[in-house]
Amino acid sequence: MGRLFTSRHIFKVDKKGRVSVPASFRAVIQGESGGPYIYLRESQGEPAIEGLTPTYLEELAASIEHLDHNTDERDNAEFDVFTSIHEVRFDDDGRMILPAALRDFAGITDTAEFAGMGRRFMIWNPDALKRHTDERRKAGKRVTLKALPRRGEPA
Amino acid sequence: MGRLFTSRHIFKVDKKGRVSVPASFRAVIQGESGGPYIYLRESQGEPAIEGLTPTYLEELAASIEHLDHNTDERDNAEFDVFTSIHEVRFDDDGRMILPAALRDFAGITDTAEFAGMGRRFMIWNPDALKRHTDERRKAGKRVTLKALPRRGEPA
DNA sequence: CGGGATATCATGGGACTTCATGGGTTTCAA
DNA sequence: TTGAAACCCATGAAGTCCCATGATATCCCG
Repeated sequence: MGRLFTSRHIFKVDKKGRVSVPASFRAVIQGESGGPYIYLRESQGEPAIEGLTPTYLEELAASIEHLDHNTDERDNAEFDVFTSIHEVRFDDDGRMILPAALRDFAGITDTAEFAGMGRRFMIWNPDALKRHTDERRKAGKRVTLKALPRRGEPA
Repeated sequence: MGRLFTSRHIFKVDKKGRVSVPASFRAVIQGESGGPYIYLRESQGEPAIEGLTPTYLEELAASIEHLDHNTDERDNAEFDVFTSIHEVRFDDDGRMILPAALRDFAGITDTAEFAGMGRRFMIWNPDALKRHTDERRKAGKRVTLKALPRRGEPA
């Protein structure tokens, strides 16, 4: 299985607050970190939940380590990154419980849509995600990526 | 076997949604990345499905990795690229199932035509591909390619 | 060089497994 | 002790695996 979170998946949130984590996402998480753990937090820019693997969070932590101690920059970074994180575990059926605070933040009630973003993913209220997608499309936002030099060629 | 996707191949889509991946395409995919995985997404310009190899996707991912974290540019790139991608696997008989959303997008029902595009390929409704080809021909579109220095020659 | 044996390929269908989802029961800490 | 979280089981739908067939292409040997 791939190592990246891809595609969009809509799932039910049951009355206990459980959601199935997409099987392909589970495979990525298990593959890269071994355990059934996910880190969740409020997305900075969007009304959505951001999902991180343990490995990805460690990388964030590592890049904070490069900031000098006793600076506002470092304090802010640590505060922003770590205080908002919820550690969540999915069970043998592949389901996790969405923390109520995050569900409220994202406006999720009885359905949730997972959106793969490569090494991260987001969890949205499906209507909000549709609105977001439509707006992006209407604004004509489109990313152009630089071609990379192929192996063996000069940059 | 070659390393590039070439030619056009028409195949049946059965009632389970399965299609055979052209054997020559399978050889390219297996040869370059080892696993039986294909990444599919809506083509940006045409009503067709675009097919990428794991390696090709990794190159896209790598060029995104070079963008700074927590920037709009990066978030947008991740969103555009990864949310639209479906990871698909072909079985020992060489068949994959086309995600319903992509089949609808491309207007594919019971037959699909694979069109090799070098390092990528497209999957079309055969009639739509014919129309597209005719239009291109009528418009007299033609590509001019820059000559590259041959191996061993000065640039 | 020809023609028969052999391998590969696309395609169909049935059996089996995985997945998402609902509901019940146990566990445990506040 | 009571409510939330963890665990367990059941079910239908979808996906995967396995085997069979006919067609085409490839191989091989006389």
